[in-house]
Amino acid sequence: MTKSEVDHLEDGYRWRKYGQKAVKNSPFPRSYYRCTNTKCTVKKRVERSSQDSSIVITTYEGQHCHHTVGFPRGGLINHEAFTSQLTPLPSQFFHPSGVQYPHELVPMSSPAAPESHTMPGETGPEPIRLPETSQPDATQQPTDEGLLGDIVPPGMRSR
DNA sequence: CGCATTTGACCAGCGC
DNA sequence: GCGCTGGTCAAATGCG
Repeated sequence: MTKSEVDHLEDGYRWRKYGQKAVKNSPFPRSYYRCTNTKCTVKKRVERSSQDSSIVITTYEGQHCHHTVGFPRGGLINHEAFTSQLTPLPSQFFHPSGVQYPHELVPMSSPAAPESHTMPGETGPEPIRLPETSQPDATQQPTDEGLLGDIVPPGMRSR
């Protein structure tokens, strides 16, 4: 979950919107995104909290098989450093400790449901959790709550 | 010209 | 069996 005013969260990947539907739980439509990388079948659902319109709930499905591309498609990983560490995505979806706003904001299922992030059959029996070494925390600043904290998914921060 | 977004239609699964 | 909801596809359109 991320607190942001915009839907298109720049999390380092390139997303292509392929659908949008209005859901009953929320008066706001839910958007469906897919990673533009052909080798990457990661999907993402973005819906807005019905309680607080400034909060978007991003649900990732799958894991990226490429590094966070700072460049658009076409120029795949050129740095050997990237190819040496495929599947860098921590994939710690909606980590309870990653939430940075008050509670009781989630109307649906309990917000503290750490079990729901374990994709059954998607990632296999082994939980995919990379150490924070994959992300050089050079951008991690104590003041990232203001701007960076809004666009950086909890998985990339893990704290 | 190429790519991303938009939007309606279509399909599958589930509940009643 | 029918209706509803959620998810995906594909054509059209706009923008860079």
